[in-house]
Amino acid sequence: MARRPTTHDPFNAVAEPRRRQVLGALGTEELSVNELVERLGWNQPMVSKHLGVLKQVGLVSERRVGRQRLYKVNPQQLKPIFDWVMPFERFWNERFDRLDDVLQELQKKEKQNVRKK
Amino acid sequence: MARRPTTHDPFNAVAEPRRRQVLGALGTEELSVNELVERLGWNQPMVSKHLGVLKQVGLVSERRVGRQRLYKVNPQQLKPIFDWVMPFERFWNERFDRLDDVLQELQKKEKQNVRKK
DNA sequence: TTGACATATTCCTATATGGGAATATAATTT
DNA sequence: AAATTATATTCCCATATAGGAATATGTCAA
Repeated sequence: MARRPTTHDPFNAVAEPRRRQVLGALGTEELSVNELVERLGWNQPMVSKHLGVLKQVGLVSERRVGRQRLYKVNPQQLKPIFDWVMPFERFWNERFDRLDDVLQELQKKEKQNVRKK
Repeated sequence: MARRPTTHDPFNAVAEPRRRQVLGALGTEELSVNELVERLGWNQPMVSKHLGVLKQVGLVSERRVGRQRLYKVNPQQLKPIFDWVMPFERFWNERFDRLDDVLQELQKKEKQNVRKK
């Protein structure tokens, strides 16, 4: 086998930096290809190709209006990525570092002891 | 150009499902290669190769003990992924859907009106 | 119908992959 | 030193890129 296609899942689609830029440029707006071309400063085929990949994975939706095609982000397709990476957050977030956990545990036990007395 | 190397950044390293499995299998533990081989049920070279990629991107650290090599996850390297995907969370999380925002805005304005009276 | 505009597609190539199989390296024990 | 254990590396190949350049498709206007 080789590397999985970029269209295989959101993880692979989003591994390409330019594709993340496209999603970022779109944001919550609905933009035409040319508007994206302007904002990103790339040539038109390049934008269209990356949009094509994103569309295949379902990360964007397309709506045809006249000769334009309006694209928008489908954020729920990013949920698998969020769900996978989320559990790791506690390990760099200082609010949840180990010391904190230990201290909270100690405080709990302390309160229990107080009650017993 | 071709696709960026899997060792280019965490996004590309983690695009491979098996690599996510390795990180998941490690979790918060520090495991030897053979322990990973057992837990994952893959052949040893396969585990070593994926660990090699993960090490190059800094997603895991290696510690040599005798003839063993103990690997552990470096969670902070996943932060860029979390930071990129996090802003999108509000769009699939119903607590922050548009209706909610509109209602909150209306409530704010209502309170202001009340004060004016 | 003929342009003009908006977007997609095709052709090309250098480059990197993941997995299998075999083998190499390193550290420990006998 | 030789055998054993733990892990890494090399060689192989089918496959899929991303980008550049050129071109095709589709839609509207005069």
